Amino acid sequence: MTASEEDIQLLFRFLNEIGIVAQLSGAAFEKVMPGGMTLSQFVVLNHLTRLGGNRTPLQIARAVQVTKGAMTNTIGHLERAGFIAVVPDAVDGRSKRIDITEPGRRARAAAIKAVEPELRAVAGAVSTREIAEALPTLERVRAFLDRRRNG
Amino acid sequence: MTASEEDIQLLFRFLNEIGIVAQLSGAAFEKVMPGGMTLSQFVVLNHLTRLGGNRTPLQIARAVQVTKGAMTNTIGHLERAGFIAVVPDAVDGRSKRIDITEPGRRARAAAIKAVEPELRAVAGAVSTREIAEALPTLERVRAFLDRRRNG
DNA sequence: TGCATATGGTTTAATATCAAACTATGTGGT
DNA sequence: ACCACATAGTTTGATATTAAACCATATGCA
Repeated sequence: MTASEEDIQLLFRFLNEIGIVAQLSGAAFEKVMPGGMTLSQFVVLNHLTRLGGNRTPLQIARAVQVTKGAMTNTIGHLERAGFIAVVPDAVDGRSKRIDITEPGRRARAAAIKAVEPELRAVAGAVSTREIAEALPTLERVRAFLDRRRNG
Repeated sequence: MTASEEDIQLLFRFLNEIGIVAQLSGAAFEKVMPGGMTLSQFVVLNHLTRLGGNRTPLQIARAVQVTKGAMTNTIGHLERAGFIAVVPDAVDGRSKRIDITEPGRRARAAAIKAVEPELRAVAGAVSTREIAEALPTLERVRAFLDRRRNG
C-alpha cells in the first residue's frame, strides 16, 4: 500500500514535533545538570553503565549516533573530569578502551537524581500509559532510520 | 498519583529515543536538501507558508523554539538567498516584518519534493496508524515542556 | 616479506547554536 | 516632559557538532 498525501503530511508533523520535543527536553536536561555536565557526556556515562565498560570510543560513538570526532571531544571532557578511565587496547595498537570510574558512577547517579524531578513533572502532565504506547513506534522509526543511514 | 520508578525509567527511555530519532531524521533531511538548504531555514519557510507572513523575527523564533540570535542568523541566510523579504515595521521602529517571496515558495516546494521519498520510505516501514496515535502524545509532551520553559 | 588498503582515533575548518551583553526604540508612570 | 523599564534585534564569545584530511597501526594478499 502506497502512502497518501495525508500520510506524508502526518509523518512530517510527527517528525517536526519530535524535533521540538528533543530540543526542549535536551535544554531542560542541561539546565538542571550539576557541574555543567552535558547531555552527550551523560549519555556516554549512561551507556557505559548500562551496557558495561571496556568499549572503544568508536563503538560508543556508533551506539550514541555521533561522529568519531565528537566522541574524541566528549571522551576528553569525561577523562579530564575523572569520570572515565582510558587505556590503550592491549591487542590493537590503534584502539583505546574506555571504562567508567567510581566518580563517574557517582556523577551519573547525581545526574539522574537531578533530572528525576523534571521527569516526574512530565509524568504528572502526560499519562505514562500513552508514553508506553508511543515508545514502540518511536523505536520502530529509529530502527528504520538507523538501518537506512547505514545501508 | 505519583510516578513510580518504572514510570521514570520509561519516560527516560522515551525522551532518549526521541533525541535519537530527531538527530537521525534531521541529518537525513539535510542530506537530501537541494541547494544546501538547512533544516532551520526550511522550518522558517514552512512556518511562513502555513501560518502566513507579515511576522516578526521574534515571533518566528518563539514559534520554532530557537533564540533570537539564532533567528538573526537564519533570517540573514534566507534573505541573502532571496527566499524572504525583510522590511522595517511601519509602526514599531524596533521591529521587522518577514514575508516569504515567490522564490522562497518555490524553494520550499522543492524541499518538500526532495524529502517526500524519504517520508514515503518511513511510511512504508511504520504504519501511519500508529504514527497518528503517537502524535497527540508528542504534542502533549511538547506543550508541557513549552509551558514549563516559559513559566 | 612487503605493499595496498582498511580501520581507530585526532585534528582542522566551517557552521549552528546558545547565553549574555549591547543598541535602539517604545511605554507607562510621575 | 522625563526617567525607568521593557522589548526587538544584533553582536560577541564559547561550545558542540560535522565532514574531511590526516596519522598510525592492522590485515590481506601476492
